Amino acid sequence: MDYRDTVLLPRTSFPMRAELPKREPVLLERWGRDHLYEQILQARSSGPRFILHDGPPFANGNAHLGHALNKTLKDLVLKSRNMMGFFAPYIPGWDCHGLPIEAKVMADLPPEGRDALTIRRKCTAYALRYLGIQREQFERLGIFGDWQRPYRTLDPAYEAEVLLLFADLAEKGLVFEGLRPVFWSTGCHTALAEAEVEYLQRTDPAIDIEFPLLPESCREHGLPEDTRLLIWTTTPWTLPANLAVALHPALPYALYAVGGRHLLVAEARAEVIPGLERAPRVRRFPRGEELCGLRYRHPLLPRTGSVYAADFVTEDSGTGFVHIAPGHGMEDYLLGQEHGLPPLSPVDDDGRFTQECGIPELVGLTVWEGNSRIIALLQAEGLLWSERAYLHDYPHCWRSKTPILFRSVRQWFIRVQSFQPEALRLIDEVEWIPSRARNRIRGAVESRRDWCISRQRSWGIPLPVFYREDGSALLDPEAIRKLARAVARSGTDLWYATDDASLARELGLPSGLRKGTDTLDVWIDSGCSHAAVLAPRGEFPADLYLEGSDQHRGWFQSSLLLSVARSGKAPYRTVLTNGFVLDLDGRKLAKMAGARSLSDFVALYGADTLRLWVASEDYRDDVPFSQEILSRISDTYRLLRNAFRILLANLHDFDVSRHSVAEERFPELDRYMADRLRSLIRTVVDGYRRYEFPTVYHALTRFCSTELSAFYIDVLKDRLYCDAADSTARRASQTLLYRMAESLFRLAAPLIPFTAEEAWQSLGKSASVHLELFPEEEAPRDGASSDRWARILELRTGVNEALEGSRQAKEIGKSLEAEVEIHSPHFLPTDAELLAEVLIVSQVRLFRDEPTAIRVRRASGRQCARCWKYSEEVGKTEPAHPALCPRCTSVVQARRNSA
RNA sequence: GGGCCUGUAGCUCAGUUGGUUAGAGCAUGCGCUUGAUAAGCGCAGGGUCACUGGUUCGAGCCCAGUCAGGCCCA
Repeated sequence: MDYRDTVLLPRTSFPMRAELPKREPVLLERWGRDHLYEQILQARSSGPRFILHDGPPFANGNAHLGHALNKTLKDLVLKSRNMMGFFAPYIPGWDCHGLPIEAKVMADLPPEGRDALTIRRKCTAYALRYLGIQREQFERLGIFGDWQRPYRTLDPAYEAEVLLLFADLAEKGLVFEGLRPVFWSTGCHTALAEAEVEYLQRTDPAIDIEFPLLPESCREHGLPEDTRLLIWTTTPWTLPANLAVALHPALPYALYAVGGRHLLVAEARAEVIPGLERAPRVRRFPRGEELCGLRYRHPLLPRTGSVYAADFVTEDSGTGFVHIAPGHGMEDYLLGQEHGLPPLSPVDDDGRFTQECGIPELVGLTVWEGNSRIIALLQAEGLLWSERAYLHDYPHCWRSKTPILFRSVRQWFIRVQSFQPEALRLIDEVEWIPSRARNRIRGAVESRRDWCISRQRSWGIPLPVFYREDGSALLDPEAIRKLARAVARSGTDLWYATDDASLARELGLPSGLRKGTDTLDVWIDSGCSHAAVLAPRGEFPADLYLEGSDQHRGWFQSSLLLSVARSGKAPYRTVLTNGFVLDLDGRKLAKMAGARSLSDFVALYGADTLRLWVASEDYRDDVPFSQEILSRISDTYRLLRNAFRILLANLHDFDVSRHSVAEERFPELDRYMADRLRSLIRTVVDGYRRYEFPTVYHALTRFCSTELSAFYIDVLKDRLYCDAADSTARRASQTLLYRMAESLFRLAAPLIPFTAEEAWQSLGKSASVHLELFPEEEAPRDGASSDRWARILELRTGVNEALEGSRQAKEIGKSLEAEVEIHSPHFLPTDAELLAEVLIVSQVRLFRDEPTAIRVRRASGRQCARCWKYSEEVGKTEPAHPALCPRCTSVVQARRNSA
């Protein structure tokens, strides 16, 4: 007789195969239709606030894995905070102005159509187009937020706030115009900020040059009249702008006789300078300061210069003498300021020499062409000591990839030094996670010089300055505020669309002014987001900023500096950083070349898989990504899904309201497992609280695989399938399984929002799982039982080993074919039934003695045709069921009676 | 070149104030099951804790250096 129909097998419509790429969009649509995000906020409106302020990505290009990492982390934080009861809104933002976009637009624009308003119109369209693309890609990840009303740095209201903040800085005298070296991009025709520069390898000529000293200067210092300074440079093109030479005052220098003349170099360098290794040392100068004041003749130009002391000279490279061109380097500039030297910079916007360079044959050449010409000239003068190719990291424009020139031009700056101490103090009041981030930001702020904020571009917020006829600048805070009010209504196009006279009149300024044409550095735009987004919403300062570690020098810093400059407050309480996405070899994923688009991975694996990847990684360090990793994550996803599924499947005939059993009436096993669940809840919620998502991930997977699937469910099968449907033990187990499902689905909801929702609905819930709170954290109820269960589980491991031995010896197949004999001081004869159940064997014979031993033999008696356990009692209860054990006999009979 | 970091099984992560044979999940191999079945269960193999030296009775943990990698800076 076949008893299969009398067994209560698991049943569910929750499919084993996820088909996430198909299923997720359906859920997204439903969430959108139900306005789930708004519902969530409403449900939490009376809860404590948790404000995570979104750092705006550039509205440029497709979303990539780096975005996915950062945005998903933010969503993990917000979803989990929400489920802890916080009111945690998410206003996504986009950085819309700036060179990256303008450069793209310019490439497609004919030269004749390049007026500012046209460029800006095209840029607006471009930014909005990519904003739309990225928005779709982010939303697809299951990230909840106000996607219909994001903040955009090109919104008039946003631009107005930036101008208002700028007006405050101007009023405080923190904004000034100066002529000083800046990073100049010849490719993009603009000055750049530090953050817009990237270092690439490049080969330049490294040359040693002889600077002849003036004979009278030699005599004054008691040097031979044929003495020359040896200087080293990798930028020969800066020589026409040379105005001085620097040495280190405390380093030893020496004079060497070589080739019928004398050379001065740092003593430590003499042995490594080619051709000087064996030159006889004529005289030693223990401290370089003795040589200060020496005067030399410029190697190419009819002028002289002096030797000065400078601490930045090192003996690690070069000759110990550094050629100083105040117009072409920051350190050079500062030294020049000290000694009254002007920032001579005879190079134009294209990087070509101007008349000012004083060497007619160079004029019109680019500096790179100039390099070889200058070397040839030096050679002709007999002043070139050596030349070789030199490979080094050199700053490049991040957009045009052209090498940067340090060049002096009139630019606008923010006087960072004025509020730097305050910024450093506030850094200590902010919580930085991981803590090393504090060092990073402190280093960035400490080394920060004046902030060059003017850009010679059109796509941005105009730098609101006017120039008088004599060329002097007018920066009027009140006029800027008036401008801001107008901009709030019609946007910054106003600045470009209005002629000088009308604009000045409208702003209450005198006539005869000419408006400036520069725009503000985009780091000002994004750095003002606390003023433009947080403050108007009453959310300043934010609880959390969460960005990639490169933002220490970027947004974390620009936001801090602007907030401190204006209000003396840090814009954030806590800053969390994530690392970069690396490939399997630990190398960075090429952003422009190799990185496949995020959408490809989503289309292949689904958002939940990708999110699980994010959660599994220790994001504080760099985060590895590879096909294998994603494949392992898919395995884990399936594990979780199957665990969810078996929970649901074993609840097919369970009605919480009718069948629940109070925990006090639970069998011992289930009381133990209830505590295990409580322990899981505490671990997971605490992990979320501390932003430690790998802990959450591992705790959930470990629970589902080891405790649930391999242990509890496996043990429960006999009870769930074979006991009477309404038996207390069975209903108790189902009560706990239901509680586990309710808990697990909620705990997993931030990680895998789609799957958790699907499972939640399958559990019979009508509202979204994302409207729920996390299960409550509770202490374990039965501490005493944990020792006992540790022993039981230890015993189980031993028994499994023994069973495996018998299996290999072909004595048994499944464990129910076994009888286990246990010798142990830890168990009583009354434990035999519990142990048989937990060990999933047919019989247990207990001997309370030592030494501890386990023996396995084939179970005695016959196998019950229904529950597959072996027993001497099979067939002895009821003649009508000769193949059944007593338990199954009664269950089957009861079924027949009720049917 | 400088600053801040990272380097534990094939993959992702744990490893408490330095203290017994270094753990987990997944993957792999071999079995079992066929009443979670494109699933489930069991067992097993797999690590000179990047490398080298040092401190210590004892180091994955402390120190120094080397190598590799990342971010930032020059």
